[in-house]
Amino acid sequence: MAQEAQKNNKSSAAPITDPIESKLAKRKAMIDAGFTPYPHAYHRTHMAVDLQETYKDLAEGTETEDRVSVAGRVMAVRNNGMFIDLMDTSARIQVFCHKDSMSEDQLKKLDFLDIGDIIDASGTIRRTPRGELSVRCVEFNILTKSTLPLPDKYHGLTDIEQRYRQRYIDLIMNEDSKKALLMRSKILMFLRNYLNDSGAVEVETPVLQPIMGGASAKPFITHHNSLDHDFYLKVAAELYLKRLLVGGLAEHVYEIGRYFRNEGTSPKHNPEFTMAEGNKLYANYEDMMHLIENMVAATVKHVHGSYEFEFKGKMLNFQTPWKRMSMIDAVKEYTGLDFLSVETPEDAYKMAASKGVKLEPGMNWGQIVEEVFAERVEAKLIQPTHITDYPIDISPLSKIHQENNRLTERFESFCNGWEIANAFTEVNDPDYQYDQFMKQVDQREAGDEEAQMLDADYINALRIGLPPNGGWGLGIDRLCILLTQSDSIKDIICFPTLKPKND
RNA sequence: GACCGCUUAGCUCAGCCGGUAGAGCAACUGACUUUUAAUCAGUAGGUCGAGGGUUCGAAUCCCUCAGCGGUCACCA
Repeated sequence: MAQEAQKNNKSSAAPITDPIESKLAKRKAMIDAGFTPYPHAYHRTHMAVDLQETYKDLAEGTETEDRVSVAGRVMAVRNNGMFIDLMDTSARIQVFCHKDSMSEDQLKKLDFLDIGDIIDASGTIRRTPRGELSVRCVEFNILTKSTLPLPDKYHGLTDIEQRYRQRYIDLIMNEDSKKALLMRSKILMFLRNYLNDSGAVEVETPVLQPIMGGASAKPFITHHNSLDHDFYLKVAAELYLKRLLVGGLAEHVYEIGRYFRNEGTSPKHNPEFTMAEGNKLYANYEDMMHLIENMVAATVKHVHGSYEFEFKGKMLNFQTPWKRMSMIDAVKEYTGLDFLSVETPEDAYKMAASKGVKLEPGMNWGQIVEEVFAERVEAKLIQPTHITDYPIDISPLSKIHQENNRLTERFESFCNGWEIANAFTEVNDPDYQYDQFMKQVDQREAGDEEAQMLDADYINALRIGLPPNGGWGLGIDRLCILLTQSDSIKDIICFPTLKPKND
């Protein structure tokens, strides 16, 4: 009957050879034979990985009476449907459809089957003489009819654009994509557990912020209609986290969230990205160095079973304590220039120019030091390293350094030449903070789109009294790139930002 | 944003000095109750990213546009 339906369907024209037409015809034939291509009922008693584990010692050619049901996607069909490779979320298992084990009706249903369909299959466990663990199928059902073809079963999907645009196909075809994204989940869970176990409290701060604050960055701007006001998508959570410390919500608050910066993309930049940020009472940047390195090292150990692993041919060792170097010393070491020996921007400019570092006009001393650091040092910091004591000019939220009033108690952690963390002893003097904001406002008015804005309510919160505290931020995406051996941030974001195609 | 590169069948890829489109997988028909990238025989499938130009003739050369990738700039 089903075959008649199929014949009728194509009797009017030439044989259907288009893959999509063929699948649609099979779906129709199914319906005509009284089946639904998307039934409600299904059974599944076992995951493939559990069966592979349970029966790993089952000898070749052994039949059992053990009855199981599996379910998943058909990835390959061999020998007229006698051998079906089924893939569930855990693993693959072969389904053996032998005519001696199946009824006529069941065998006929094989005609409706395509690669890509979701099926369940019930039967007994055996290991074939060739060594493949299989379910000797008694009954199977198509649970979801697939009506678009899958990529080449051997080569998978290699077109990088299509892998990102159609991640669902990428995940079906490419085990590595799946592994990387699952690893990301594992990393996030570990970090949350680590922080929660240490007594930190996870909070959520607004994504829609009336004032851009907490970081120097170009924001996305959106509009709320009924409030008739523009909002900035969060570039940082910091100022809100510290408000919570003013309120005494907890000793240590943190957020793992999505941040938005309207800047260029690259293998390590996506317009929306994930950071962990936290603020801890009565901690300073020294404590933050311990927190960052212990947390990251524990994550590395959790994932790789060791503090050391190879990334793109380089061994990275996260064993604590990490190397520390002040920014001034780091610049001195790699360029021979001592920027503490010059006071004015003009002299700093001349010093940087003497080594051929390209600078924008109008930069202040701190910006020049940072530029020299970024251009000459950063890429060389392969092993995890804390670069400490950032210039005051580029650190408006960091408390002034106790030994040098041109510097602050701030550090950033680098690995593989990338910044992965940023932390400091937080400013809690409202007047000092106000002055720092106003310097940012001046820079903003001079055309620096990334300079920060005055957040008057935040100053108000500081006047109520912010206890001494340390703040930290950790770039989750970069950590994931490193831990998954990925080439690009897009590989560890399920749906990376792409320009829509207009065709 | 700038420069360089890529774009050919549903997927993976060939296609030389410009001469009119090829293979494997997937699909279809058939053979084999055998396999594991199953095999064998056959069939069908393409506005060569889009638009324009040069030419007797363009997938191929030139221009514009689009998407993606890489590098740089900005940044985490």
